[in-house]
Amino acid sequence: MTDDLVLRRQVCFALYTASRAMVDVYRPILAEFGLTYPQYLVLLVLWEGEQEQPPTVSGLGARLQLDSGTLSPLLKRLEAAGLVIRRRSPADERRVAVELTPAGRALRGRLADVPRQLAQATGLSADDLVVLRDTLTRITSAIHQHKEQ
Amino acid sequence: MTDDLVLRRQVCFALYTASRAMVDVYRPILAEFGLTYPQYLVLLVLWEGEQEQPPTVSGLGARLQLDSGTLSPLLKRLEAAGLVIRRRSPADERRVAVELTPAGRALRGRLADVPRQLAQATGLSADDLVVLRDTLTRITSAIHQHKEQ
DNA sequence: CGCAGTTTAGTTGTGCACAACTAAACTGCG
DNA sequence: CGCAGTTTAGTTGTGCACAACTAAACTGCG
Repeated sequence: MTDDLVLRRQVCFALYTASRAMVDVYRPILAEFGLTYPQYLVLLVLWEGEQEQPPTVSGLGARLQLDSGTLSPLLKRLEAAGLVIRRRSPADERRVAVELTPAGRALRGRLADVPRQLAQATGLSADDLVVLRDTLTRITSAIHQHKEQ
Repeated sequence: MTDDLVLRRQVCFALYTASRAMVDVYRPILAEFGLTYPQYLVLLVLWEGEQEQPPTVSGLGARLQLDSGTLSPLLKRLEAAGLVIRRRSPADERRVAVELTPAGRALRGRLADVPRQLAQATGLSADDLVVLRDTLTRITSAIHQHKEQ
């Protein structure tokens, strides 16, 4: 009869707090470039897919697990900052392709050192970080499967 | 020369996504009681400290890593829902003690099964969850130490 | 004892996150 | 071919999170 309703026992609380602590480390680094963490994630996807067709809003949403209610205003801010362009697809007017501007492309090199800075802040080894990442990824997909039923 | 600016390599993205997926599991469960996840966390702290003096707003903030800008409106909503009472300390008028109402206390029993439901949704064993929780807690405190310097 | 400095809770403004909804564009079945 | 149903991006409203700030209360040093 142990009591599970105790804060320090809760994995979820550890997850929620660790996630916010991580974003706290990003905040001052990204603020120098006028970015928030979710905006940085959008740029990561765009940098990664540079040789392919530019993704649509829903394509970005699928990668980042975010819906248009979050992405639409975020993308407007990235566009206002001159980092991306949103363009209605001529073939299908419902779709909006999101492309990098030269300024958006140029940011990639300037942010290349960010992952190293973050890894250092966690105090974990590269191996530990890989294990952690894979455990978290496993949880996330288990939860998504759980929701199917 | 591997490229760290790739989404699936990022521990931080795994953390951010897992945290939101967890809250997604909580949402429908807590919604039956009119609660959000951060409100539930406040109640966990209050249930845990029932025999002690009721915590102040800043005391809650220290436990949950949240500031008054987040807690003040959240506590007003919990008070409006009849689950807590906020009371200025007579000894020090700056402090506001947060106490459970009988309705707030009664909720504890009705939510006793929530941690088990959550653990099941993750698809991890109890042992894996303990390891994960401890890794996350270690990261969070490493980050906090990192910020001191 | 008085007041400079600190502590405390709360407010204001910005940016997610997400539920619920809307409008426009598209698809494919009868 | 037409239209019911679907897909897509965007809007509206609520609730965090947090930076920057405010006002009131308190503390302790000179």
